[in-house]
Amino acid sequence: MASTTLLAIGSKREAPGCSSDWYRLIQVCRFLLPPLLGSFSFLVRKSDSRSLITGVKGDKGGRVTGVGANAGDRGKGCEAVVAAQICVHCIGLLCVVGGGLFRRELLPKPLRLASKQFCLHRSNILAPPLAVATQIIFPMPSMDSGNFKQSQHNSNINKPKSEHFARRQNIEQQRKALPIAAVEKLLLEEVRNNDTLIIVGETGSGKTTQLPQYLNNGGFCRDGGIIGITQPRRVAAVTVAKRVAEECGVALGQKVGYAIRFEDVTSSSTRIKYMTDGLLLREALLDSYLSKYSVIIVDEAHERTVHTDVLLGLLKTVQKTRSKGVSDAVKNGMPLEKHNGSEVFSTLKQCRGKKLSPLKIIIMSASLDARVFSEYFGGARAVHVQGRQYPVDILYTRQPETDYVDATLITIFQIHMEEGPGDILVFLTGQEEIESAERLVHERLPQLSESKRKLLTFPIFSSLPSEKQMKVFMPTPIGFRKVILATNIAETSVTIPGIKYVIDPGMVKVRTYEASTGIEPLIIVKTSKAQALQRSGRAGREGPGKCYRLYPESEFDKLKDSTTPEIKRCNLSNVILHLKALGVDDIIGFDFIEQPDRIAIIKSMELLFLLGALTDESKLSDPVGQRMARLPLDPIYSKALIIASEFNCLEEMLIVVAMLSVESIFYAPREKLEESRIALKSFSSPEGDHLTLLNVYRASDEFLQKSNLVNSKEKAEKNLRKWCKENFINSRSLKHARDIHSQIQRNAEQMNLHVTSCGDDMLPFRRCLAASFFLNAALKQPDGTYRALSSGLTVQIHPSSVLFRTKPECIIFDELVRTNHNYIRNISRIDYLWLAELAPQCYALQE
DNA sequence: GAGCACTGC
Repeated sequence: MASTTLLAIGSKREAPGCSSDWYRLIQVCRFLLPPLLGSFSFLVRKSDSRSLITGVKGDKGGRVTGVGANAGDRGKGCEAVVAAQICVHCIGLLCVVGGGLFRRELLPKPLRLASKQFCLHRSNILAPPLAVATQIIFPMPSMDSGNFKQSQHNSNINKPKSEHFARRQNIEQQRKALPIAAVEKLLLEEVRNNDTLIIVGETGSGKTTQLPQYLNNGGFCRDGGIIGITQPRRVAAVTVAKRVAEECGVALGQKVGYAIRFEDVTSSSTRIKYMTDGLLLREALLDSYLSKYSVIIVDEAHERTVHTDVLLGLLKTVQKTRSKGVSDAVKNGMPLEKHNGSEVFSTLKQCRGKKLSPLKIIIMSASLDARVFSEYFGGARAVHVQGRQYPVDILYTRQPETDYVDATLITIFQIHMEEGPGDILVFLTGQEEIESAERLVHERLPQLSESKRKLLTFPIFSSLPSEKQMKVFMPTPIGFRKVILATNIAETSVTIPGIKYVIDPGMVKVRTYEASTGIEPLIIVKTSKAQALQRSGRAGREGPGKCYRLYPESEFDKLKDSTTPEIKRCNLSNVILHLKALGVDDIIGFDFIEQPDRIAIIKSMELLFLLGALTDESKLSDPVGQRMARLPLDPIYSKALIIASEFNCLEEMLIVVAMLSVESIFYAPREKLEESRIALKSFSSPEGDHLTLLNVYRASDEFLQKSNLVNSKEKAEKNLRKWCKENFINSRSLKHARDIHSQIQRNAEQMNLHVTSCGDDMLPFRRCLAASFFLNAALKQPDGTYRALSSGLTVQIHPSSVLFRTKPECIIFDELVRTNHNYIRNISRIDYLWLAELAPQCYALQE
């Protein structure tokens, strides 16, 4: 397992709470080094140790490829100096992350010199020193964790044993101080006595890191069983696994490991495995019993992602089957339900001859939804574990606010004028609101007296380029106050240090699903109570805080308890395909924790049928449906790959599908609109956006390959990012597309699809597009708008399309979005005669 | 001639 190590240097020994601080560090690095996302191990060392430098120097395996510095006490920056010294000594260095290095002009001379030396003389630097992660307090892990153990060994510099013990002791102390530690024995008893257990654990209880360790020590991995813990997000799976490996004093990937898409850091000795819930669902396709797991813990179940919901349904069935596999006596007096009989039977057939042990299920949730989970699992026992949070004062307005952006502004200034130091986190619904709020703050700032103008604003939302996102982590200069204007990215995905005040206007933008048209419009709605609580909790992570809810308390009582589960508001075609592949034939009868809309199910089944994934009996077709289910893509894209192998253009389609699967490839900042347009033109194809995307990918690939010939891999990737910037391409998206491309290419080869190219003749490729995207065909109307053939909707070509001006007669599109108009995006020109020829199930020529 | 929350395989 090749792993890159990032060395983080901090000066604080004590780590209040553990996972959150690590989480922040990972996020900093994630934003800084997107191409290496997920490939880090982390080591945290105290900076005042001279031997640290020698230790790193000795590691010539190049494992330590990055250094992170916590700038520590403001202005002192000694950690950053040490970091810079390490850089100078170190081989195979990639990047420096450090507060001091970013604002060099603010730092003392030695540091300035050190950073300059580093920046100028090292040719293999990934990027110039970027932004900052100061004010982050790192926990101190044991010395013998991860790769560093080996490097210590290699360098023949052994720390005195007493220090080793001190560190281990430190970790032990931290573990014992967690609220959950007090109930370890009780929890183990509960798990022994109950096949399914619900644990409601507040923030900071330590449940995610500790419970798997308790279970492992309590003998739940005997006979080689694995404890699997699922997370809705990749970053959480990775960071928690790393922390737990450290606490156990083992190398990551051995006893403790993680698995996420594109990355599997586990081995045959792994007993505690963190993973994304989507990945476990994928695993179930290969092993429908999840037979290697003795316990499965579903963490953050309250988020109710579509993956979590499907997983819960699957686990319930698997648990029944497995307990039946052990003994014919029905466990818990709960008879197998009739409507699930067929699934149980089909899975049972496969397991004949295998010895199955019962499965323990643990659902962990942060909110008070325990009842829903408990009822779903037949009255399963629920227990509560106390958390550790600082108190947050909740303030409401007296009257409802009509303009919440304006109310937000007033509140920002009120806090700034009247409250003590501390940064402000504001939750807004989207980019537009954030940008206008930011503008308004700056417009009003000059009205304040000069001494009060020390207010800085930072936007953060997911489509913002990484280097701009990073700025929210910059330390607040002395005397200033920081205002972070965020979407709900700051609710769970990103933790920003230093927040004392939260402003919550109570609104959120959510994606919905209209089964009748298949459109998934984004609409602004009120938050749920659970969401409001989550937001206010962001003020109490480092000390007591305040949360300003911009609505009256009576309004809070009227809010829904929790956010509508995703499964009730999304396209279900992928869910259905997955369930069918798991052997669940009766989708409407499937025991979902919350039943999706019947019409949505039928619509999605119809789509799958038209794509040829389902037979007339609505069974998964073989081989088309089987193959589609194996591909980690939207069903239409999967179908496109299968057809492309017949049209001899799979090489092209793999690229186009990978490019369509990621967020927007092009990045056009408002201030450089004209330049970005020119850049796009050099790639654009008269046939449409699909071939334009193909051109971009191929151009980038060619660039990278040339660059690889004369440079190290790191340097070549750095050059690619530069190339992206020059061409107004989002390098994060392109990297993601490259990852997807290599994954689906592997998938295609495993399925014996022929990966061949159509060469310079793009006709077969366009015909293939027509044969795959026939449901998204549109015809030009006399007024220049288009009519989408399957829905009958009037649509318009989005201005970002290369065909915006050309307006061909007949087109296929990738996506329909509703804003002011019904816009279609990613469009290619086709011949309408192809539709009847290639999709006769849908189209016929009129006589 | 327009602007789209967040995840995940």
